[in-house]
Amino acid sequence: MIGYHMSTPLLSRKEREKRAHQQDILSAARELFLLKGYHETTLEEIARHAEFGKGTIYNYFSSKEELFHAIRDQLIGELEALAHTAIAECQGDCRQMLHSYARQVIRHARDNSDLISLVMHKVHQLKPEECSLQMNQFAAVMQKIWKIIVQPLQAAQADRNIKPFDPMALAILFDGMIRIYCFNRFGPQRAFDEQEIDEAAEMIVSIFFDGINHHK
Amino acid sequence: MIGYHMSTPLLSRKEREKRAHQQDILSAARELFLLKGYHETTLEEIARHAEFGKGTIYNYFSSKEELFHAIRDQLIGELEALAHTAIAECQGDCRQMLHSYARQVIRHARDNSDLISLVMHKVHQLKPEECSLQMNQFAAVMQKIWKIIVQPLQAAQADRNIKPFDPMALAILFDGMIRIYCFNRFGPQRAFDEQEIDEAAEMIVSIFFDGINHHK
Amino acid sequence: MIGYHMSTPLLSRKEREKRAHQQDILSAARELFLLKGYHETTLEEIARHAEFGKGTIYNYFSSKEELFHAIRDQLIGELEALAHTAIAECQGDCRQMLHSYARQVIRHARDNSDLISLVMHKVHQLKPEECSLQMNQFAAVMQKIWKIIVQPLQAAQADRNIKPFDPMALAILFDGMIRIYCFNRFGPQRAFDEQEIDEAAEMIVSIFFDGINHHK
Amino acid sequence: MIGYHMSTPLLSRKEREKRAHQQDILSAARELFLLKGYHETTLEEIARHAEFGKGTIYNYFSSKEELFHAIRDQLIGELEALAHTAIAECQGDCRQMLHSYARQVIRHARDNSDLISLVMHKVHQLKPEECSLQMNQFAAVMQKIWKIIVQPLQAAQADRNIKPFDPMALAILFDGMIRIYCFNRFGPQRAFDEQEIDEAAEMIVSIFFDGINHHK
DNA sequence: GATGAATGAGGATTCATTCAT
DNA sequence: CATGAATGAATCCTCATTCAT
Repeated sequence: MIGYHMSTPLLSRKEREKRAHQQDILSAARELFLLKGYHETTLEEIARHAEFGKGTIYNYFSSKEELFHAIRDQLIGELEALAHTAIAECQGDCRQMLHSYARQVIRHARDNSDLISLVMHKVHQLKPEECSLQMNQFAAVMQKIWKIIVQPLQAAQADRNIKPFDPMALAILFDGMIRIYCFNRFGPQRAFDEQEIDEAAEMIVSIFFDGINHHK
Repeated sequence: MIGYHMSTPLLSRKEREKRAHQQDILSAARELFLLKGYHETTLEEIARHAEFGKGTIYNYFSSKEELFHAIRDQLIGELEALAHTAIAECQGDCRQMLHSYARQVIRHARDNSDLISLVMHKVHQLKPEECSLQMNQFAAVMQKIWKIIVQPLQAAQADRNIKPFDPMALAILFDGMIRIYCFNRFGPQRAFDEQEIDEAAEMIVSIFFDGINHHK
Repeated sequence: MIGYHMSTPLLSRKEREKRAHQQDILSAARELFLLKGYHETTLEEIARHAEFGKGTIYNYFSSKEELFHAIRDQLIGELEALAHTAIAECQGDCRQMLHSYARQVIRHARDNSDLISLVMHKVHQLKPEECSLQMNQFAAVMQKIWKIIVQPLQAAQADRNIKPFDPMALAILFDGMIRIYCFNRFGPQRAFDEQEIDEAAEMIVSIFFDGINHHK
Repeated sequence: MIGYHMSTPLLSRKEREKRAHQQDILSAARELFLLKGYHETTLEEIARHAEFGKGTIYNYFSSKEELFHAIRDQLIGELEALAHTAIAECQGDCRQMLHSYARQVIRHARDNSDLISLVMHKVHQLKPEECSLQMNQFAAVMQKIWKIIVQPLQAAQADRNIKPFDPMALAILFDGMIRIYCFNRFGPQRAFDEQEIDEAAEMIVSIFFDGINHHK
């Protein structure tokens, strides 16, 4: 009965299957949303791609919009976790932490068309009355992430190691450099290897900390 | 009578009115597209907002998509012109040119929700088979702009005033800092004044050139 | 002032111009209706083809439908006149008259895509409530023509020269042979010369009077 | 258990229902198209008449045009089958075969407004660039039918029983007599019984073979 | 739970007709 | 009279959602 114990489910088989199916649907939808955008992706396509019937989707998500939200939240969760890992697990100083963060973000962007694409598509979930909130919603999403990378920056400022710019602004700028760079430099289709990732991260960190000027 | 001739309309009244109406439609659509996105904006709304009948739109643009393209091209034209002006009319060195550029971009972003919104919407013009091209298309649009700001950077590198990073990468990073900052820091609804613009531009330029490290 | 008398108008110049313009519009519309059908032809196209503005059409015809009716009536008038001429001006017997008629109809069909096309398009002028009348309307149109060619047939029957079938049925059958033959045999694009016309007419008449059987 | 197997449905219940619904839609559309014409019939009406929702139509036919084509093809198939049956199953000579054919065509015309109506509507499926092909398309459709009735005529000519006119021309003329006669004589609304059908067929055949002349 | 046929609200587009110039 | 820009009713078609099996 070892096998039994090894697979002892915290959840019943039924429950595990349900989770697995839900994840299949999420993955299929995520792929299509990131590839084609929210409106261009039909539930028909998602269902086919997830190898389920159209109606089955509705056993797991009450609407296309909720499915979108679930994907968005999943993606945000990944980004948060990624930021947390990069910062928390790095033993070095602020610069090393941000270097670690940059690498992780670039790698994630390569595999997921990244947040910028999400942003692009997100905007289309909005009902008219929500329009004025769209950017605030997005900002709220990003705040969580920036709050993580703002910590080493604040610590470094406390130690007078870096200049006293608004640390949140610095977080945004550093994050923005990475994301826009990924989006434009690499492109979504082009695969790029670990070395390229490291070089890009190194360049961004170098500029962010030292600038492009020569200093004696 | 030179003055008379100079003010002689090159276009007939009819022609001028036609242009004016076309611009009215463009402006109405631009406003709504930037506010609500492509799909959330109906032609009905555009027509109402432009104070025309639905059918009239089609006397000026053969489809909703073409209308979108016209807006995109107009916006791109503005961005190019803006970059050109900022760089060409600035008498100073590379740093001053980029400062000038940053200010212009931020100001334009304030008034237009800027390029990031454009990007968001642009993605929706794509037919499925074009999906794989979307980023390349976007990159092509941005190339034009980056090629303008890459010039002072190359000149400065030639003079050995700045470090020998790939100048196109530098252009992307600098531009990205500005755009992401605008998009997230100010938000689309919040108005911000000239002083704030200048401070933001100054900060970005300062970081880009000198980094956030203290240098003796 | 001979010139004056020679051109003495029954109608004023204004009136003559009006008629001329009306005829230009009729001809343009007729060409397009016969070529493309009623619904496929837009007023825009008619106007362009007639080299008038769209609004001008409405100075001559109160609606697209009325324009269609005018064309139909004109065409019917031609067909009636043609039948009348062929029968009345022919000095011969019934067979010669019908031969003459066949030749005229074929020639007219060659130049006008003929009545069958008219029929095709006519059907589309109908409002729903008129639907049940459509064929009767068509029949009414044709009655006039058949009444002309029925005369020599009746005369021949009175003289016991031909068999006593219902003369109206004979008229329909003879007319139908000609029209369907033109429509299918020659096709609308193919030009065919006088000799072909005569051969076809001869064959039809021969069959109609003598049948395809050999008779001793 | 042969009987059992023989009645085993080749298609599942689902599949059979789907076919039935498709046929329901075809029938509803056919009725309306023949009654009112292609353009005058809206999809809304077809759906209502077929007792389905508007969208359901599109689960069976990808467009209104495709639905029209399906009806046209169905009708053509019937006409071909009808010709084939009339000729092949008739044991008699050429004259008897054509008599049989005439009866079948008249009966079918009574129930379907027949081919002439089809022709009327067919013309409207055409895109402008196809216009010049319209008659050729129609001719192509009819060729198939004429090729069937041309056979007994050729056989009779080989036996020197009938005159050596171009047999295809004869087929067209005979067919044309029937169709135009039906269209004009009976009208689409008027029901006519078997006796009338037989009399009409007899008259047409009589004229076609013997002509209207008296022969000693 | 899984399915996919049925649904109909919603939106882009066309085009006959009007009317100010 | 001639014009063609403006109009909006009418129509095809899409697709998220429901529900009977």
